[in-house]
Amino acid sequence: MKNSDKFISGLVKNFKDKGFRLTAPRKAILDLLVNTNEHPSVEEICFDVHKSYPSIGITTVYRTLDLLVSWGLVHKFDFGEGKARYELIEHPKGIGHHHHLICTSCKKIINYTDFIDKEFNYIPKVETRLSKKYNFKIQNHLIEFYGVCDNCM
Amino acid sequence: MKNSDKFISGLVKNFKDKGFRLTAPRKAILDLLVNTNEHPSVEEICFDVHKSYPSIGITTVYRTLDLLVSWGLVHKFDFGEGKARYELIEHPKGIGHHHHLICTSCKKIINYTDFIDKEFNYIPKVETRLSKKYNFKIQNHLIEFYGVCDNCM
DNA sequence: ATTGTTAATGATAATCATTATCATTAAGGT
DNA sequence: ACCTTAATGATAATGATTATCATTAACAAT
Repeated sequence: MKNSDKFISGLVKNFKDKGFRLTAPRKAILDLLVNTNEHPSVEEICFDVHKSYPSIGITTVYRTLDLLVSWGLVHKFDFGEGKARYELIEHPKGIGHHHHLICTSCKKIINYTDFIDKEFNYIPKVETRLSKKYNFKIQNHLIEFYGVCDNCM
Repeated sequence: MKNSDKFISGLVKNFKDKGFRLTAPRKAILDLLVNTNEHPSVEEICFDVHKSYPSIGITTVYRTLDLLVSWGLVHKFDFGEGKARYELIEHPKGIGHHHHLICTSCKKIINYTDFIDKEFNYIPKVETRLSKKYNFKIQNHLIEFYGVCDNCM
C-alpha cells in the first residue's frame, strides 16, 4: 500500500466516523490534496480536480475544504492575495511542515524548513502549556516572520 | 508630551521622510490606530475616523493602511472573517505584543501575552538566524495556534 | 439488489471586501 | 498667492466567497 493511500484511508475514515457521506467529488479533492506539494487555491483545486472529475462544482470545493479545515486536517492560509490557499496539515510526501518569511513590500514568500534544535523544543513546550491553561486542543500552528526582503531593501 | 503623541510624531516623520504628504485624513487614521486596543477592520476605522473627519472616504483608509503595512508599521491580520484587521506593531499603550489561539470550529480567538522565558528567548534567536541566512530584515512575527476550544470539544 | 430518506451537489444569483478609475481638492515648495 | 502634483473620495468594476434551491446519489433498511 502506498504511503499516500494510507493517508487517503485516514481522511476517508474521518468522513465516515463523523457521519458524512463519502462522495466522488470529496474523494477527488482529497486525492489532489494528498498529491500536491503546493498551497493550492480553490480555483486551482477546482481546475485540477476537473481532470479526474469533470462535473466538479466550485461550491463543493469550498464546502469540502471548510469541513477539512474545521476538523483540523487542512490549514487555510492567507498570503494577502485576496484569496485563500490550502494545505494538508500532515502531509505524506509534501515539503513537510514549514514556516514563512513574508516580504511586506513585494509579498514574496520564503518557505523554511531547516529548524534548529531550539525551534523543535520550543513549540511542543508552548503547546503543552497553552493546551492546559486554556483547555484548548492544539492541532496546528502558524509561524510567520514579516519584513523586507533582499530585493526590496 | 503624552506617550501617544510621541508615537504619532514618529509615524508622521515616516510619511515626511519617505516623501509622502501629511494630510488630514492620514493624521486622523494614525490618531485612531494609536488610540485603540482593538484590531479594527477597515469599516470600523472608517466609521470611527468619520467622527473627527467626516469626509473620510473608505478608499483613503485602504490606501493609508497599505502604506503603513508596507513600511512594517502596521500588521494586517486575517482571522478568517473574510476581511482584514489592522493593528500598530509598536503600540504606545495597547495590550502589547500577543499571540493567538484560534478555534477552527467556532473561530473564537484567544489572545495570550503571558509568555514564558523560553518564548522570549526563542524568537530573537530564530530572527537573527533567519535574517542572516536569507538577508531579510524582520520587522514583525505572527504566531498562531489552531485547534479546538473548550466549547467545541 | 431495490427502495426511500436525506445529505450532497452544482448551476446560478447574491453578497461583500477590495481595487481601479478619474475628476476634484489641497500640501507644500516656490 | 501660485503651481505642481500627490492625495482624495465618489463611483464603478472586480473577484472571492456564500446563499439558494432544484436535482442527484450515498447508504441504511428492507
